[in-house]
Amino acid sequence: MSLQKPRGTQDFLPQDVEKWHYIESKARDICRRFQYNEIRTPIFEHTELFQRGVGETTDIVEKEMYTFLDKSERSLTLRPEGTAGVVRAYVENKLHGAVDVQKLYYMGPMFRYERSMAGRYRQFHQFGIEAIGSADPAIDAEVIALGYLFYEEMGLRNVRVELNSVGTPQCREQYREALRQFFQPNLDKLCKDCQSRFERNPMRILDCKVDGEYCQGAPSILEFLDEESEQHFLKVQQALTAMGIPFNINPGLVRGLDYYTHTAFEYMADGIGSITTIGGGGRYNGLVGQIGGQDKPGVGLGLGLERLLLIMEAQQIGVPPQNPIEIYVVGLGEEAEARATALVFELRKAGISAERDYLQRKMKGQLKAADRLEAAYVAILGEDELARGEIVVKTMATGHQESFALEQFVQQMFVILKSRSPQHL
RNA sequence: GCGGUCGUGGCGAAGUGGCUAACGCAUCGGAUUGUGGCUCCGACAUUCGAGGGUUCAAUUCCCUUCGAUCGCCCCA
Repeated sequence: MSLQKPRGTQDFLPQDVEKWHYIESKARDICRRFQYNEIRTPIFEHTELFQRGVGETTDIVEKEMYTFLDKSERSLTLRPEGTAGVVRAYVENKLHGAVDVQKLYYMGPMFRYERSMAGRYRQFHQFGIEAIGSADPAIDAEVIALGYLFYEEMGLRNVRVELNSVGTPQCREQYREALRQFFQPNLDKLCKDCQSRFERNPMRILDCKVDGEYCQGAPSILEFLDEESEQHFLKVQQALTAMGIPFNINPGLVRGLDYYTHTAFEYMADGIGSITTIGGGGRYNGLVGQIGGQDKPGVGLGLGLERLLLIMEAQQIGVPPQNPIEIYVVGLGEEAEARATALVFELRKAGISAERDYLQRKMKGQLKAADRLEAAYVAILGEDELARGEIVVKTMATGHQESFALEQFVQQMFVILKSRSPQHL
């Protein structure tokens, strides 16, 4: 095969898209209840937006961006995450002028040039929310709660919330320095990776699976929080507790984007190789100012939908069928088939999902197809029925069948289908 | 970016330096002239990811390349 999809991309076939529709409708519904409204921003932005927003020294900006020049030599980049674009749109469209906190959500593809593996793609999809305009810890908790409830309503089991505060940039700098001092004496005993983390991002050493023993007694970020950060963190915890959202304080939690302040959190789930993080987020006071607006505090989250799908599969969580066939019309013989074409169209006009055979199969084959496609009813139209001005309707689940007058068929099917429980409609 | 494993029909999966490339599922046809799910019978890969090389002969050996997957790194 000479033409293949680019590495790290996926084709979503109809049975996959069915799952996507389901997830998306659940996401939209939860946003409706939490009063978040959808925003759609461009798939590509000026490269500078991400450099400034996500941070020059992050892995994302340093080596994972899909950056290209357009025909006018502008440097553009396919968005690697959702927040920067939303914040840019917030600033550019002066949404700060609105009466209330802006509560926004988005869903769509993101792009990062990385080695692909299970649950990690170069084009992947996120559902995210952003609340801009309030520094109230209650809204941090609301954001965390929305994500938690979303996973819960999707049927996921054993989702954990890991929570941390990374304080202000000043707290963090002091903390990094303290960590370097702590690890300095054992620096040559740390694993190769951690030695490189030492300069770049000493907070990550705490995550290391190899050097656990050297982390004993390491200072915690929480000791370096200033009074205000500490209060904020406490109130987030209180709000979560009040809502009954379980969480686990993890002082080692560090996120991969530079813009986080105070609250940082991740959702974790088991069962997909080495990947356990399925979503995360945090507060980003200062980002709006950095993008060029009047400074406004914000908080948000991003959930990886491929990873959600992976966990759903691992936990065998099914998706209700999205487009079942209500009536399959079997036409036998030339005249009946011509009539079947018209009947199917009439049914469809009446709002019924109807299908027929297009492969010239015999009766048996058509019924088999109807069975496989899980049609609720089959309508059989042959020479005999045609001569009598009738059509036979068979209920597939029971095998029961009866004759209807051809003239009243569509009307009667409409009534029958309407009287059934909504899940079959 | 580094290291390991892998790539055979729609799907799953055996296999061998040479004779028609097992088998299972699915599909199609028949047994059952117009009635699905069960059973039985039959059909279904000039071809083994792509390109090149070695050879009388390659799906099998070698090289390159593309892709998948696992671990590291990092993350969603």
